[in-house]
Amino acid sequence: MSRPQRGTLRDVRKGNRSVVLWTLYFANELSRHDLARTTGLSAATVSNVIGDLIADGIVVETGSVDSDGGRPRIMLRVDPSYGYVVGVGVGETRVRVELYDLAMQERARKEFALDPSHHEPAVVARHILDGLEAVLSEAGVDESEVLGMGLGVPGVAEQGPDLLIHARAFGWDGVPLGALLREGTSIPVFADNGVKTTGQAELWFGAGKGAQHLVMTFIGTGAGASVINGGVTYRGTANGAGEWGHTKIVLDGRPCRCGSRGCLEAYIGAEAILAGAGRELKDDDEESVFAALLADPLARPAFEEAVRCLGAGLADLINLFNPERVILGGWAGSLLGREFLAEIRAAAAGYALPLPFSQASIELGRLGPEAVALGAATLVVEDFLLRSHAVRPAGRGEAPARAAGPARG
Amino acid sequence: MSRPQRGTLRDVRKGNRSVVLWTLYFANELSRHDLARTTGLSAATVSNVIGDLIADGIVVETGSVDSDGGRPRIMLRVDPSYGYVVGVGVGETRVRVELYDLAMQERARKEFALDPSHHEPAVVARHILDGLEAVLSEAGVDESEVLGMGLGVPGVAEQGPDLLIHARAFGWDGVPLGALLREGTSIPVFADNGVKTTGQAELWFGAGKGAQHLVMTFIGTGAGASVINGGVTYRGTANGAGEWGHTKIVLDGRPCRCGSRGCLEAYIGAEAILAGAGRELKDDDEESVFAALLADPLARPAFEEAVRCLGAGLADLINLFNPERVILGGWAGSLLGREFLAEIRAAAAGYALPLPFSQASIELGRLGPEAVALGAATLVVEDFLLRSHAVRPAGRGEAPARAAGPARG
DNA sequence: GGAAGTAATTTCAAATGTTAGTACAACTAC
DNA sequence: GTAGTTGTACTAACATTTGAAATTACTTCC
Repeated sequence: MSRPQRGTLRDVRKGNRSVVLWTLYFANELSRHDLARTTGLSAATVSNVIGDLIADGIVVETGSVDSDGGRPRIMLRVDPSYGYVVGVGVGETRVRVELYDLAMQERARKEFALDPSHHEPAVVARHILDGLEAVLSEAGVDESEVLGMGLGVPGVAEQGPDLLIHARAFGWDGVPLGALLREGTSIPVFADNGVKTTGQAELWFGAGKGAQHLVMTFIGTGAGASVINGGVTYRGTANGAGEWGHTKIVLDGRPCRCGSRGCLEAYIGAEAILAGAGRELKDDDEESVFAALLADPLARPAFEEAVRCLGAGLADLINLFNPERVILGGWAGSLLGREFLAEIRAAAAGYALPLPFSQASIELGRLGPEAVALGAATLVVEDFLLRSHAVRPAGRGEAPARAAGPARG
Repeated sequence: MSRPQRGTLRDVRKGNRSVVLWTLYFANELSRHDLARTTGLSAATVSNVIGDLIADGIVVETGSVDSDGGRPRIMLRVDPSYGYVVGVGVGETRVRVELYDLAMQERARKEFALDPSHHEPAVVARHILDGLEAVLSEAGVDESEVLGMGLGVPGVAEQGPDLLIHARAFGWDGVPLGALLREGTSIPVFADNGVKTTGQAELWFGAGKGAQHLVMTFIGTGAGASVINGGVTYRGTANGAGEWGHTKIVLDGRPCRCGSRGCLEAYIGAEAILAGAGRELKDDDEESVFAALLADPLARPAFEEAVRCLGAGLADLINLFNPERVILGGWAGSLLGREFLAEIRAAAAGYALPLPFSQASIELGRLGPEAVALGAATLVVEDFLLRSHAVRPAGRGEAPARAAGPARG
């Protein structure tokens, strides 16, 4: 019941700064005049704010262009090299560290294989820190130029100073990853579930562009979802929302690795599908076997069964969340979608209520698996756009470790 | 991707006015000093805002009380008789119209039975308008004193000037109820799904008090849910979110009245449970039969089965939404909950993931079925608190018909 | 080539609102 | 009564937006 917001006065300025910066960032290039129109602010205010932003080095004028019988507009854009952001994708089999400029252009990348039997927090933290160092030196970027580091982890990232990570797959139960990393770097650390970071990546740059309400599904070995509501990731009380894979789809049906039975994941997860087609296998080549199997007529029934279940699972999401768009993602989800999109849509149509189904479209994700890291990096950018520190801590500055979370305002 | 808000300047005042009013409303009684502390605003600002509010007649000083060795505080409260709100609960078998003062004290009530075979929009609109007139005259309140009328309907209320209602149970598909009512009254009309209004009632005055993230479930003949996220009702793209009853719980299981199969509603809906206990019956005495059956040992298996399914359904909600509280409501839900709360909790525990389950509590709703109308009335109050029209349209004023919706800002 | 036209920015003087800090008021305790 | 304490009102200082007017930098027409 805490709806109405802040009440200060000079936050208005900060707010307007954010509006302008946000608008400019996503529009890529705009003139002051355009900004005034788009944001609804007066030209004077835009001029002021832009003046500040230019003085702070965040925005640059990119040649004055264009005209229509009058003074040419001076185009503005966020300076891509104002700062850099690091995105980390922590997967079950690898850790990927990427460095981006503010325009989300990749500047460097470093990958580490993760021994499935060595998921200890210290190992992962070591990889991340090594990766950080590697990408920085590869790109010739100093740590002080980095606005922050975002982590996409295979579990729940709980807000707080220590950034607790709960990841069943790793046997992590409240690992203070933020605190661990702070011992090796002073860069601010953000973290979120990998599905949620992927969702945000699709929202910003992929199949979710322009949508306000969408559900990003993620099917690999497991299945998860990220819900975006009004442009904001839905998190729930402890950022644990979106556990779609353990939705019960067959009451007391197949046992699931979560310990329960009848979970969606036990029917549409990659392993389940492969098992249905008679293939038991080890982690490594799952993906290639899966892809090959798609062409195998003998495996059809297994896929058809999966498509049916997926349709039911999507229907649940559509009924519950009433999204305008549902996106299929994750490596298995992408493969399934590429092959069976029409069938999936039909299956969902059969299970969902007509009204919400008619309001939702089901589409393929456009970003690959590397979107985990990309999306993680956007956590940093988002923070930057929203509360752009007038001047970033030039020298030292405490390194706040916070989870991406609903703690806005 | 439209996160940062507006940027005007005197909205600050409006915002602060809202903060103060909102805080005061829910605290019931506070002094200016208390308000300053609670809202974080300076004492001067609070004084100013309160000055306005008193001048507008919205807030009154209720005798100066108390002291602790100093000047006694002057207690303030929202004047309950500043204005009145009407709440309407449109159910499958009746229309209930209630008049409340701003303190949500009921001032008058009028009920109409609804012939199940006559759900025509005109009939319902007629009942509502008649009820409005009746409660106003009973309470001696003039129409100009009414801030608005809120409708809780058994379907989806789509935003827009005409306030389209989609209600399968009534055979309504885009009925412009707002437009219909506007022909008979100039009072602003709000509307929302009855489950959502009940959820808001529980949030404000019932079992959800103080929670930020909760899911209100509603089990009667059907089953629905209202999700509240950060104190705000989750709506989705067309206010259609929360169709929990048609979540698939048994793939291709029992046929459901929605046309699909295996829906939760076909397992935990009142009719399904009664059928499971061998009772087919007509609408009227459903509730009393159900209640009586609870004591019947022969019916135990049917209830146990329902509890199991309910546990799975609740688990889905807990996994997907990560709420801090789940509330059982609706007449059947309340009865089930009263009798089997421990069993329901245990069932949910068995199906849900441990982490989100540990963060959620499952509780009984505290408000009865009349909460539909109460919650509908809160839609009006919410609007009033958020954008309290400095002066309410004394004489005429166009009557905006808008759905309660996310159109904030 | 110069004058007029046009559109984008900037400047400037209100208007508005918040906030400290201070003064005032109203009560208790001794 | 006087001192102490707490709540409320007032005033001056400051920040920020805004609309209008001024300025700038072009194009186009004659």
